[in-house]
Order: sequence, then C-alpha cells, then structure tokens
Amino acid sequence: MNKNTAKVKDKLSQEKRTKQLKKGKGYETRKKILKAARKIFAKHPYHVASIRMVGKEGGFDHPLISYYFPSKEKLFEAVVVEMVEEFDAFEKTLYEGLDDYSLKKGLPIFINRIIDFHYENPELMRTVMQNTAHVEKLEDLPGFELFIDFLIHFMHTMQKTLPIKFSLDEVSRLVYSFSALIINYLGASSSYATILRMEPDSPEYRNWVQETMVLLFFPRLLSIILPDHQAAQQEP
Amino acid sequence: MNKNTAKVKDKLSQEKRTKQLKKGKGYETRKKILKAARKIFAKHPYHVASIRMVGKEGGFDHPLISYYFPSKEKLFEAVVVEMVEEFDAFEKTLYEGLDDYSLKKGLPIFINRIIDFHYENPELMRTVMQNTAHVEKLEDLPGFELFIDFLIHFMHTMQKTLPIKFSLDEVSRLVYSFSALIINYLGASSSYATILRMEPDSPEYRNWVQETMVLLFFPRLLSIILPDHQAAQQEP
DNA sequence: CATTTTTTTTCACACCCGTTAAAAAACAAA
DNA sequence: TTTGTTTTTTAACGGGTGTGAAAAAAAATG
Repeated sequence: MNKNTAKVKDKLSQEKRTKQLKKGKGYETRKKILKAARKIFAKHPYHVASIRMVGKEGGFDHPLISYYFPSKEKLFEAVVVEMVEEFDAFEKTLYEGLDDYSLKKGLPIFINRIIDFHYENPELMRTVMQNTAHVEKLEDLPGFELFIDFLIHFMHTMQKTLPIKFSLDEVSRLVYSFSALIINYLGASSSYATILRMEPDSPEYRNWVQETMVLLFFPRLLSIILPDHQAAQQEP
Repeated sequence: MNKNTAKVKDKLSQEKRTKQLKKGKGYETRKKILKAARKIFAKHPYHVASIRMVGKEGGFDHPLISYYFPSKEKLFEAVVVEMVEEFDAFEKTLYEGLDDYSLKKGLPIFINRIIDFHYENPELMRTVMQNTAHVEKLEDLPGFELFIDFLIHFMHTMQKTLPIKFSLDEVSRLVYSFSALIINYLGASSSYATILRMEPDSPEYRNWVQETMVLLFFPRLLSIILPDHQAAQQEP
C-alpha cells in the first residue's frame, strides 16, 4: 500500500519531468540525454541502438535515462518528435522567395536549402534511413507513425507549393520520388558516397547530390508546370 | 596435444563441408540453413538478426549452424554471395531483345523485368535496404564490400548497355539514381507502400512503381540518347 | 546547521546474444 | 550386430540488453 502510493507519486512526478519544462537542473539533463540519444539513434537501427550506448555517448550512467524517460521506446519517440519539430520550423523558411525565381533557378536553390539543413541537422534523415526497411510487423518500430507523418507532411507541403497546372497524379509521383531520393542521398550518404568514391561530408558529394537532383527532376517538373510541348524551349 | 590435433582436423572437415558440395545429407542441411538465414537477414538489419532466429525459422537448433558455418559473419557473407549470384544469372536475361524496342516501349519492359525478379527473389534488395544506412565504421558490416560490388556491377552493366551517344557524366547520375530508387521502392516496399496506403505485394503497388520509374526516367533518358531538342517530339 | 527533496549512481534481475564442448542420435561400414 | 563416423542436440560460457530497486550524492528547504 505504502509502496504503491509511492510508485504512483513517482510516475506523476516523472510525467511532470517530461512535460513541465524549465525546472532547473532536471531540464538540463533531459536535454543532455536527448542530445546523446539522437546521435545514437542516427547511427544505429532502433533495435541495435541501446540505452547503454546513449549513456556512454553522453557521459552518464544509463539508468539515469529511466529517471527521465519511462522506456527506450518513449525516449526514441521523444527524439523523433524533437527532430521533426526542428524540421517543421525549417520548412517554414524553405519556400521563402522561391516565387521570384524561374524553375531553372529556383529548383537548385530549393534543393540546396534542404542539403544545408541536413548538414546542420543530420540526425533526422539518418534516423529515417536507419529504420525504413522494415518488413512485416511495422508496429514493432515505436515511432513509425511519426516518420510516416513526417514524410506525408513534407510531401504534401511540397505538392501544395509547386505551381502546378494540372495532372495531379504525376505530381504526386514526382514529389514522392524526389523526397525518397534526397532522403536517401543525405540520410545514407556514407553508403552512397562510398560507391562514388567520395567523402560523405565533402563539398564534392554535396555538389553531386544537388546536381543529380536537378538533372533528374528539372525536365519533368518543367513539363508539368508548363503546358505540353513548349517545355523543351521555355525558361531561359 | 591430442585435443589440438582434433581441433585442426575439425576445422579442415568444416571447410570441406562448406566448399565440397553434394556430399549426401550435409549438403541438404546446409541449403536448409541458408534458406532460413536469407529470410531472417531480409527481415532484420545484420546486428538485429540472430543465429537463434535463423534456427527458429528453419526448425533446427541454432548451434547446428556452427557446424556448417564458422561464424554469423561467414553465414551472412554466404547468404549475400548466393543472392548476388542469383541476380547475376538473372542479369544475363535482363537486356535480352531490348534493342528491338524504342525507348518508350523498352524502358517499361526493362523495369518490369526487374520488378518481376524482385517478387520472385525478394531477399536481395530487402537485405541491401536493411543495411544501407551505416554511419561511420562501414567495416563493421561483414559483407559490405559485397553489396558495394553488386551495386557497382549492376550500374556499370546498365550504363554500358544503354545506347548512349554522349554526356557520360549525366548518364552515370541517371543510372545511379535509377538503381537507388528502384532498390528502395522494391527493397523497402513495406515502408513506401504504407505511405501510399497500398499493400506492398499488391499489383497496385507494383504498377505504381513501374509507372513512377517510367515517368521519372523516360524524358531524361530520351534527351540523352537522342541529340538535343528533338527530344520532346521524337519516338512515336 | 539539520532535514527533506531531488537527482544520480550502484547493484541486481531476467532475458537474449554468438560460440564452444560434450553428449546424444543418426547413419555407414564392417 | 558391432564398430566407427557423421550429424544433431543439449548444456554452458561470458557478455550485452532494458528495467527496476536501493544506496548514495547533490540540492533545496526549514
């Protein structure tokens, strides 16, 4: 009975620790844990990443995590939520001023903004890539719906913002493939760059990604935005 | 001394077991192990897949694996080698008769052959996708060079076979992106199909992949194969 | 300063991992 | 059938996993 009440009290205070932010020291170490966790989850698939790795990465003992997060699952979800929120903030500036440019000039700028974001916040796309290959039992990856929501939101915004005239079906295919490809090239850069014999963080590889995305998507976007056969000659 | 000789003798006979095929019963169970292992490695990243899972999948006790494969690492490599060999065999028929078609007709056929192969042998691309997100320490994934070799070989053959007139740099970017995208759509179909609200194995999704790949790569390939601005009007 | 509360560490638990050795079973040869 | 060999199972090892309880340390409150 006594123990039971204590447990309930503990759970409540942990919930407060999780949600009621900025409460002196506890808030700081919560941030510290999240910082270490996001590095680990970006480097390993969910079931490979471990609580102990996170502790080692952040320089604290691993049971400390239990004091702030009730489970590995909840920690992962908190990390993903944080990363997606950062992306959402970035997304508000992603399309700024693009209307002033032609597609030929605007598309490279658009792509470069995404690349820049990634190299400042590499963990989101890496974590997505670490966990995109699940077969059967999708539910056994804790934050999976969060990833799905992120991707759907990203693609939907892109689709909405493109100055499309018609043919909605083609647009969704393009947006979908655009998203998939750039998340691959950025989030799994170490694999893709290896094949190209480049360094994943080199300007050379960044440039390769940018030019390749433009090469691939420019003509199709053009043909969708502009009516029919004018496509080839337009947009100086 | 006695023990030592026995050990050496054992190692030798295991090597024979591994290489000298078709020796009655042993050969059959080796196949049985590989069959179970490829299912497991297609479903989980290397460090999540376990020897015990393989045993459970195949209906035998897990130490039996040690009798045929000296380590998890070697088992994985054997699985990958087997899968790549199957693909190489398929690749010999992949380009057959494509010369007779225009790009507009040939490209969909080409893509469909790859899709058909995947749904008959789903493990290769799934296993690739399970392990493409490594950050740092690429060497800690046992068969990584095998994957790289597979991809380089696949892309190189494609590039060699395309009737390209000029602009080699653009071709390599296209081939590279083509490979990356189709391996993603097929090897991680459960994730991608989920976003599209389709079933990964449905004809609907297969069709979506085929049409999307054509939509994306047809115009660019056309503009590369044919000189310049004729592209838009050509190929009836 | 003394006491209480919050935060962190130490310890322990039950479970899964890859691998090895020994026992058991299945099979082959005599 | 008895012997010898190959194949499979059982048992055990050292180590890693997430999580919970208890002990210790640090901070806050009186």
